[in-house]
Amino acid sequence: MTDTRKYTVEEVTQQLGITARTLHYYEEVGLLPDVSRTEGRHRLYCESMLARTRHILKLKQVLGASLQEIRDILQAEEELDRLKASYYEEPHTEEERDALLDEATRRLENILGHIDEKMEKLRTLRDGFSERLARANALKRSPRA
Amino acid sequence: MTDTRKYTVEEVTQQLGITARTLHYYEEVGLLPDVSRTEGRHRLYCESMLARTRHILKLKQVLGASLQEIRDILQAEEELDRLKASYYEEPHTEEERDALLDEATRRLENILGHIDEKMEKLRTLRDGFSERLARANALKRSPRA
DNA sequence: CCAAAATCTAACGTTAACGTAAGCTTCAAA
DNA sequence: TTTGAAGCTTACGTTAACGTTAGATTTTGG
Repeated sequence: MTDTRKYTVEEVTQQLGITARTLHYYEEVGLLPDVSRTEGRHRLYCESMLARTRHILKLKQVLGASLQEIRDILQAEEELDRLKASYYEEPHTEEERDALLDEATRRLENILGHIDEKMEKLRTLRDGFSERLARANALKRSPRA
Repeated sequence: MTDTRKYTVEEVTQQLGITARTLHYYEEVGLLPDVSRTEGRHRLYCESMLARTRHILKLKQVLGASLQEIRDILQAEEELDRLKASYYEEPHTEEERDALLDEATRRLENILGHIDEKMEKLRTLRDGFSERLARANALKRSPRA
């Protein structure tokens, strides 16, 4: 059952390029709940925990999101996961399921909207620098007055 | 000559959605040097100062850059501007001009590289969320087991 | 000219996201 | 079994990027 490989703190910090303090802190603020432990209370990270941490780091670096915002995003994702897991298993009325699905997709669309906004702004920013570079190169290629 | 319109602190904060403290701080750390003043030492922002501040805010919000990094970027841009302004006016040897141009374009390319990296990461992040949304919508459209 | 509103400088406060140090415990290899 | 490396918890320290008074000065509308 639980034969998924486990990683020690040092292995995780090596693989992800972060410090132990960061891992502890993420756990402290609720970004990494339920990290398993050895008998002597040393942490052991499973694959999914590693993936979750990677996801957090990506959200942070790429979106520039705060840990609070990241928690919200992770919550939305989990809500969707739980919903999908229980979709055919637990008893729901049509209305309940529709409402849950709507809420989940609404959040996902919200996140996607933020990302798209950010990409658009990045594009215009890029264009500005690209234009400057083009003009600099034009100067290079017309070497005399 | 100097008939370009000037803006008071409050006008700037209104237009840009930032506080006076932020303006002062940016000046303090060298992001907004040479802000003109009235006789009584009250600040007056000209158009180019406004544009510069907008640029700073964009770099911050979109790139997620620190003020330190932003200062580096602005410096690179200014260097390029100065170079272009003096390109035909001041006396330079071929080597000097080439070296300056090379350095400036190198920095611009460096910035562009960072932006491209960021856009690529954003794209993959977006794809992930997009896929999740698609699966949620698929659930919606297949309402029964 | 005068009172209210806007600005100034200077200085201390705040928050997020960790860093760092201390003292103790656990793990692993010889 | 020992012992040095790795981990644990607790708690105080740090840095960036402003926020927030406070008290004096300036500007401006009436």
